[in-house]
Amino acid sequence: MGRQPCCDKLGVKKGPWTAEEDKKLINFILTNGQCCWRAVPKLAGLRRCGKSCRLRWTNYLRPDLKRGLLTEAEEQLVIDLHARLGNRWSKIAARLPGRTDNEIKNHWNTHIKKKLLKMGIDPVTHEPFHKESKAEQISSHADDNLPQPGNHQLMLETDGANNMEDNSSSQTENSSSDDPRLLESICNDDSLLNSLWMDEPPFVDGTSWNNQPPPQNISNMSLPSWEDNCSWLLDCQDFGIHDFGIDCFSDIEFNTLTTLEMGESKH
DNA sequence: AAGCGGTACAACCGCCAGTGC
DNA sequence: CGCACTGGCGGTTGTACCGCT
Repeated sequence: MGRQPCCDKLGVKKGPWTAEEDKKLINFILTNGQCCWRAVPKLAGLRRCGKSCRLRWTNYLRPDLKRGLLTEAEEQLVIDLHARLGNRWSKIAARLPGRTDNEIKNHWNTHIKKKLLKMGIDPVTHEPFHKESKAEQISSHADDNLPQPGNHQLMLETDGANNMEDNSSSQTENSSSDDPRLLESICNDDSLLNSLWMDEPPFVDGTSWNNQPPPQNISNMSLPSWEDNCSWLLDCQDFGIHDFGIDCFSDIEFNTLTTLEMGESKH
């Protein structure tokens, strides 16, 4: 028996989302929370695959997302985490609040990869190309201990930034970060990085969107746990998207609206 | 102004792990 | 235990945009 497709292929729209579809999806999530994605398109009146809805929400519509390019500090954090974790983008994204795995993956492929190559560093091994022969030796020793961050010391020096392991002052120097204190705390948190490496659930992320259990029952979802982290949803729970006034939004929510407006103006 | 190539990023696809029956 | 189903992940593709000629 073949695997059932995630959605009926017939009548399912593909391609870029319209502002109207975005509004429908946002309205539905605001009203009902995140539950069974398979049912979302039908209930929300969308001719989309549930998977597509989930992707659209998590990668673009989520109100806690930051927009725009990664800051220098975020970029360094990505490099450092990538040295430890490899292409585990979701793990990396979990350490960058407001960033998605897709966004980081894209940024890695379009920006960081080239940057490292330009610097003569292999983006896969994080070793300088001319040292690659030595890399194996080093890595065999590294196995004895907790994973060390490749040779990002060299990368960071080359890049004019500082080492994550020794960044008690460096992060404050990096004024390009949106929230240097947050990044600093993440970078300094060895146990956090260790837990990442060990593939354990990161304790600081217990309330993040990625780990939210869906509301068990829409009818009695008085305070789904995932809303603890998104108080704005509580404010908006009883309203449709059209009922929102700009002033009830924080910057983040405003970004979502702005995105929608921009999208709408395009179409 | 048009054509072209490069870049950035949203979206899709296929696969896998977890879970419930 | 095996199957069906869902959600999540990583890789890849499509396309809009931008700068250059």
